[in-house]
Amino acid sequence: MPVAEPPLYDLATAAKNGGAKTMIEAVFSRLREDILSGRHQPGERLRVEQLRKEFGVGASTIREALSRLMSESLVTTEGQRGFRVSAVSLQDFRDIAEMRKILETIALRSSIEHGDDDWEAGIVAAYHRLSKVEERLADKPDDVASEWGDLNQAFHDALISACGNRWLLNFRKILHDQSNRYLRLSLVDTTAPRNVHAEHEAIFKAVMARKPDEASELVGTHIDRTVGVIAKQFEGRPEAAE
Amino acid sequence: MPVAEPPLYDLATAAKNGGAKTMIEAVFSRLREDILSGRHQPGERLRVEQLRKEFGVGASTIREALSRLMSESLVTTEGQRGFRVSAVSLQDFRDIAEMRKILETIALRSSIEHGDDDWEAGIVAAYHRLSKVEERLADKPDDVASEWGDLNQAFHDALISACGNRWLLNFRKILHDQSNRYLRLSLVDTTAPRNVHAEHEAIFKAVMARKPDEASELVGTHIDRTVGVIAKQFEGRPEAAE
DNA sequence: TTTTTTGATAAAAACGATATTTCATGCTAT
DNA sequence: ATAGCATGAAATATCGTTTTTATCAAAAAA
Repeated sequence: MPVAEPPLYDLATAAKNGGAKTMIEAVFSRLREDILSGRHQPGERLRVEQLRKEFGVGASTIREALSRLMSESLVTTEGQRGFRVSAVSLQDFRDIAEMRKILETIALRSSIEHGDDDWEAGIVAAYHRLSKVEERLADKPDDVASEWGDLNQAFHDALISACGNRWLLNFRKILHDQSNRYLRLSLVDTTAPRNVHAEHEAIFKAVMARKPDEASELVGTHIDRTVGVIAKQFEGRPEAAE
Repeated sequence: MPVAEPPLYDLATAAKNGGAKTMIEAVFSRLREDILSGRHQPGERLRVEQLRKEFGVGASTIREALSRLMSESLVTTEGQRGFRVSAVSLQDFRDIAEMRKILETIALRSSIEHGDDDWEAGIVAAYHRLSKVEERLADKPDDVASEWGDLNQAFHDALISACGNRWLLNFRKILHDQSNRYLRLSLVDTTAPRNVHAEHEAIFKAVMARKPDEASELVGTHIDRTVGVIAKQFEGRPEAAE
């Protein structure tokens, strides 16, 4: 009996560690991260046969994982032409940012209106953790960058966690991830701006003071700022192909 | 050579007629319609083996079609426990309606702002067709109900067709289909209210006069009305299970 | 040259079979 | 009587192969 080709890494154990119950979910998560991180470039073809060997799983497992990634518009497919990573464009990012402003604002207003003591406590805790890391950020930027990313996300999640509308939260999450993909593709150092902590502090105070207009305004400008950064990246790069 | 089990209907030819390029797309479309129409009840298990025989295709084809239906939240899955039709609840419908009001309003405002002559022409045409059918609707309701549904959708699509934000349009479409599922499940006769034509006329006029506030208000109340209808349906039916 | 046709190759889609897991049923021990 | 365990049937998830389709390049025709 010939020995099977060794897969590039052990997906089965990685799956259990990641909390995935099935191989499909494990492949899904892994591919998702690879696309969001830019390891798979926009527009790149995702060949089932190739991925099959890479992960050491069957073809239909790969296909099903790719199909599920279509939910978040991270993967597209057309007729008999296989799968590709979703393309990017400046216009697309503008649309994403526009939608984010709308949804993030509404979610925040809803949370401010309905949030209870637990909600406030969660924000305080998340803000505290984030602040601690941001203190260290000035000294050793590369060291805590990854940690900052997680805590930053946790803070923003905490802000809107009292919004009960699941559809709103779902759409917001999709857009948030998409936006992050653009930032990571553009190698934007999201921690670079000096005023990042000041912004968080301002948002934090406005929310705790239950001032919806002020908080919305701050979040809106926060999102607007990213558009300018990405727009610069796209200048001088007319089109991207496979 | 034994003759294969005859499938319940010829999917391959139905696929080509429906414009589907692959079996997966054909199964996808068919299942989608079956769920939206209520032929598959909320919460119902969708057994792969059963569907496989019904459609006369392979198991992975079914699985992939089901996976893609997760994009629109029409199907859910939970590790090793198969697929089921998404459950329904009054709260879910309220969330959907709330989101629809927001997105529909924004899309309409954007269209009114950016719409050109072609956009106006499209609305006029769609409105005209819809009006013609609504005249006949009073006499022979059952006869033209299906046609009215299509034209009604076409009219509302035309209204927002000048909104360039693809994400907005995508989310709106998902919510619109979800909303329709609730209405169809509740056996609501969407053509019943006498004032349906009057509403459309009012929206039409407000849009053509480029009055965004007025048009948004009208669309908002149009959506609000459905919530009342669905809420009645849910009263007296505590929970639904498999 | 430019356009068509043809053939070869690579990839995607679809299938059928196998291995695992879940769930329900009935049995046993306390 | 009931909680817990064992057992088997049903259904899921997964795999490797077969069939179909698209792509590309070279040859033939215009």
